[in-house]
Amino acid sequence: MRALIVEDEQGILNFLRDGLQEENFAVDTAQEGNSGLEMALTNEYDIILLDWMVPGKSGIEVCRNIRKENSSVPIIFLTAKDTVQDTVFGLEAGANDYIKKPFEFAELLARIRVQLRGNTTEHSELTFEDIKLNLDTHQVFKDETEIQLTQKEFSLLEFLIRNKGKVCTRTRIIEHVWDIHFESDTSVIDVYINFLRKKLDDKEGKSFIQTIRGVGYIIKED
Amino acid sequence: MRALIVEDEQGILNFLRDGLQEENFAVDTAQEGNSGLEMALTNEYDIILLDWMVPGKSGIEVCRNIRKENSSVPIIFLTAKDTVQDTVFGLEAGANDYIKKPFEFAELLARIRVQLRGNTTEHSELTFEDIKLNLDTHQVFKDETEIQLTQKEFSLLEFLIRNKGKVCTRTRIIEHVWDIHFESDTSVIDVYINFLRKKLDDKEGKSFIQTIRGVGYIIKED
DNA sequence: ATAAAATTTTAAGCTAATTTTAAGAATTCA
DNA sequence: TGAATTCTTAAAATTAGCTTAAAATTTTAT
Repeated sequence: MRALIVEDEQGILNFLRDGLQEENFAVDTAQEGNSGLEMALTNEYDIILLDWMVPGKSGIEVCRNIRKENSSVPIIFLTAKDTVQDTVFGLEAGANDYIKKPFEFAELLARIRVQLRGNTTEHSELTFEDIKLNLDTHQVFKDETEIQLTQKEFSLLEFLIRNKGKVCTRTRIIEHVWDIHFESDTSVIDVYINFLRKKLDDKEGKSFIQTIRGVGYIIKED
Repeated sequence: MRALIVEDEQGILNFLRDGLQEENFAVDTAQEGNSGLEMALTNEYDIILLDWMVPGKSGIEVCRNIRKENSSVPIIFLTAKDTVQDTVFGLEAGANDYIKKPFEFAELLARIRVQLRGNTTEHSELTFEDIKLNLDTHQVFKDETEIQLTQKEFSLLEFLIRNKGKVCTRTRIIEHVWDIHFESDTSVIDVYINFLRKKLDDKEGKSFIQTIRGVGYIIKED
């Protein structure tokens, strides 16, 4: 999952970046509004954390601009303000949620998860057929038996499951899981798909990950 | 828009119902958990406001039950509790948002609107009659059933559909789809037109791609 | 600080699917 | 009818992806 943080206070920025990286997010940062907006418009993020008061361009303006470009990326405002008026203003600018400083990281994370899962039924668990993936503990189960996955394996599986039913192109995978944003002819994806298949496929029958030649991969229920 | 309010305190319930009705919502109400859950499951609401502490069945249980039935209706929790722990708990039970009492109606309304506008995930699609082509995922559907196309087949189809109603000359096809910009006497185009016809034509009747002898091909609505 | 272990990435041979070529069959239009 | 064009099929050439092993990097333990 790929996140953008726009926040000028270095301390908070570091706190957020480290916390999200520990949770396996690929994190980009900006310390003022203009560059933040540019990054938001040129890259595809899964979540954007936006400080209310950043130099350059206010958070609200950044938010409006993103929405004007027809992007529906979830945006969470980080704000010290707490008057109702401002909150309303922010939500109407197109934010999906806001959180007041000071906040605890656990709460922020819970709110991020709410945005990421969209309006689906899952808690902090993702499932696909007999595979269960706990985002809090980073545990993976197949039919109740736990399977050990490395970080990268976990991230890749998470990305595939979040997009189940939709094709994940190689470009999107390399951007969201590896945070690589330039042309690259690496075969890491192939290798990691292979790792996941070895660890999670049934003994017989076709793989739970299907290959779409020339495009990418997809997992979907039969 | 149809709303359900589950709230036991008569004063707050009236306040909410009147406010939403003024905003043109059709409002149903319940004063305890069990009847609230039943209403949520038997009717189709656009938004549900759920008190954290209602008699009968707790708000969290109601929420879990709704989610278990695979309903994705937006749920906003109304809560007097304000510890981080409880908030996280509520969001993980499947709520989309929460608001702390006492709240101002304007803020609640803003949050409801955020939920109602949903995730308008615009994706780029091209269509021609019963053929649908998703450019993001590289998927192709004919009458809802997915058709597997190779890269070249996909590119050719994309080019034809983008130019629907206009004749695509052989030269333009070979330039745009194959990126060949010099004289060449290849019959790839014929072969690939044939592939597309095999995969996408109706069993009987004439092909969706018409041949313009000596010039090229065209697809057009009848 | 160093060694050991685990993870991640690179690289290469192999396999299978896609793309292209080519040639005979069918169609169109003068 | 006959020449030109397109259709169809099969086989050859090419390419993308699979699999494995080893190299590089990071993490953990001593």
